[in-house]
Amino acid sequence: MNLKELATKLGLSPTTVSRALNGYPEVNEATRERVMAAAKRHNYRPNTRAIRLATGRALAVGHVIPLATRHEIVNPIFADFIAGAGETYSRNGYDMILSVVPDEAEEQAYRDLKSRGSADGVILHAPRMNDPRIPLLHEIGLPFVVHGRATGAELPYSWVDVNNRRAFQRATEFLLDLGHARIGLVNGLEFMDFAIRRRTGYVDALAGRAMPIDPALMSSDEMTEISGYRAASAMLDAPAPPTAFLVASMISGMGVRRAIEERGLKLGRDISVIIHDDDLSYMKNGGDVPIFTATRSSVRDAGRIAAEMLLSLIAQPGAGPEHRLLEAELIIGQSTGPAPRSPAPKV
Amino acid sequence: MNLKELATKLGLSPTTVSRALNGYPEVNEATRERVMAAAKRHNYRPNTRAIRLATGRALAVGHVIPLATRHEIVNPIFADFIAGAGETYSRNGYDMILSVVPDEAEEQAYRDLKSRGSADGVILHAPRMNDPRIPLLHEIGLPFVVHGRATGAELPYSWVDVNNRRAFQRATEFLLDLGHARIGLVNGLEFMDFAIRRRTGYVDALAGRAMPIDPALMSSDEMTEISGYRAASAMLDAPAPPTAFLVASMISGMGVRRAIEERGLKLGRDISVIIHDDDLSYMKNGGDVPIFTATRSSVRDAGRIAAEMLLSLIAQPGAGPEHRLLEAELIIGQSTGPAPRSPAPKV
DNA sequence: TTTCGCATCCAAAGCGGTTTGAAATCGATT
DNA sequence: AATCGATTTCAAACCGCTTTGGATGCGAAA
Repeated sequence: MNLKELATKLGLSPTTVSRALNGYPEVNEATRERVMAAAKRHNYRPNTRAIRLATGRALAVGHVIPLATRHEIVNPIFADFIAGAGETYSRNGYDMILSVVPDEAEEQAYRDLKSRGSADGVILHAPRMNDPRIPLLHEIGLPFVVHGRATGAELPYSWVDVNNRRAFQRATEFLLDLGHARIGLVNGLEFMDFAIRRRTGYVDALAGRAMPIDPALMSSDEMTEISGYRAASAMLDAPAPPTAFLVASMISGMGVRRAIEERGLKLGRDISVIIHDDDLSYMKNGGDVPIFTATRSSVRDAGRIAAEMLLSLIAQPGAGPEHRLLEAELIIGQSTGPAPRSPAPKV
Repeated sequence: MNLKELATKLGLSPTTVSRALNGYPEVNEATRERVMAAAKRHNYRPNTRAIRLATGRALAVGHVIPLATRHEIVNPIFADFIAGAGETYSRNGYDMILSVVPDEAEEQAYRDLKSRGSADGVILHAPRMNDPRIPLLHEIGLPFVVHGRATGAELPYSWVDVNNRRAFQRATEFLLDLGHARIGLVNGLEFMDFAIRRRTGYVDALAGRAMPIDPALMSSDEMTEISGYRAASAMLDAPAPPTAFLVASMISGMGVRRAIEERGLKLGRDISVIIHDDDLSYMKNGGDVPIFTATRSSVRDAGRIAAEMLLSLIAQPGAGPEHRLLEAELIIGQSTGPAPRSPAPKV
């Protein structure tokens, strides 16, 4: 059942039917109702392909996911972000298209999205410092919203981000207040912007209290269980081990905990841990009392917000860039406690 | 730059240019080369919207993700599957469209995908017993491939699945061989088909050795860290605790481990654990020696295979359903060992 | 020389909607 | 009765590609 058939059946022109369905004013209310009723009765759905061609809009938003060497992005955090964004898209009649491409094809993927007309805009994931994709998207002329920020970018752009610096600064200060003097940082990859900001927060907090900053207590790697385990193990086995850890994610946190417990130490008593908690649905940080003390900010919400921002950007191409800085909550859980009197026992 | 402009520039008709670019035989080789060269030079990309309308194909594959109450599906396993499938799609010039919809809108989502013409086929995720979506998709006439199987489905369908029954049977037998007599099952939700099969494998193995089957040792819940923790905690605190666990996923496995270590027990010595390992990229089960003994099968590969199957199904609509049963490897790691002489000490 | 078949190329008709420009209707105004 | 403006409807062009059904030109066969 298409527009033309429906129009014939109603004894109307396609023009009028189209207008009736799309709420244009120049159609008699009685006619409109007749059309609406017939459309419903015959279960008419306009063909998206035709709409897209006729209007020149894609009615779709793209997410490009580079793969291969750098698979960092296909992670659980990304999945939750997508879930949040996807919700917003389907509520607004937009499709979400995911482009999973090899690393080196990322630029071409964005160009194709534009030139082949399959997306009206994109969300930029995992921004790095001086991210080249920002000038690229400007050049291409594809509206976009960045999830995170890209320090060093000269051109203006819209973004949604968590205040990573402040979150980690607060977390560090919280540990310092508990008397911890040696705090290990188990960070994400530090070419990622958010990781840089987190380290800044950590460093700032230490500097603010005139505490020494020890490179041996700062590690940076992918946010996997294994990486967390390795980083924590190395620091715990070093001559002057930390009494607390600041960890980039729930997942690396699991690895850190494994390293701690494997050494016969008790979490929250011998060693304190604060993680950043993206509030992932299948990886909830505890029920009544959270497992981990954490800086929490829902990445799914961030997805929703970024999607809304992008849709409004697409609707009003003239509008200037928007920004949204989300603050993380500091959630107190079971994994932190006062610093032990003597350094944690070595095994 | 569109077809018509390119044709004018070349002094050819759009027909010929189109044919030249699409490899049709009725065009002079010299002309074809001239066209190809011009296309490249002017950086011509055919407009996908127009192709879709003209050919009646969507050049896209849909994945419907029900949300809300049942958020089980937006999980890390799903993310890796998507990554695998997405790779295949973009290699073949297909788009992947993700439809994140409220639970109750799932049926409509499939209908819309078809009637509005936005997808040529879909992948069906997380099949349940007698899954109603299988007859639905048959009725709609949308080609599909199921990731997993749906016991009880009467209509034929294509699927890609892991031999879950055999994997869990082997794992159980492995534990029995080590002398474990009480093995706890920490399963996924048992309205999901894969979870049913896994339980069957577990039960079959016990029955095969004439071992008692104790309902107190069988739990079923979402595959989250918390659920794993709770299930294992409950069993460990019961009067006759298990000496080994069989666990549905890496993530629940982390929770199980937490429960074990929290009780001062040592993994692989006091309590043995085997998990099912989907070989997730950011949750690798160890380096040289895996953390967990596991039944391993890459869900990303499954995604690739399912996508290929679907694309060939779309290409040859006549072809009968295809099936692909993947076998899981049994990987020996550090989490299993002989059953302790006496039951594990209670705390 | 005419005819035929083949290799090339093209005009035009879709695909299923939207949108422009104009026509038809009708009550109100002159 | 003629004019006017507002309301309502429609025919046709258009979006950018594919594809059908010819044209055209040319060498080989008759």
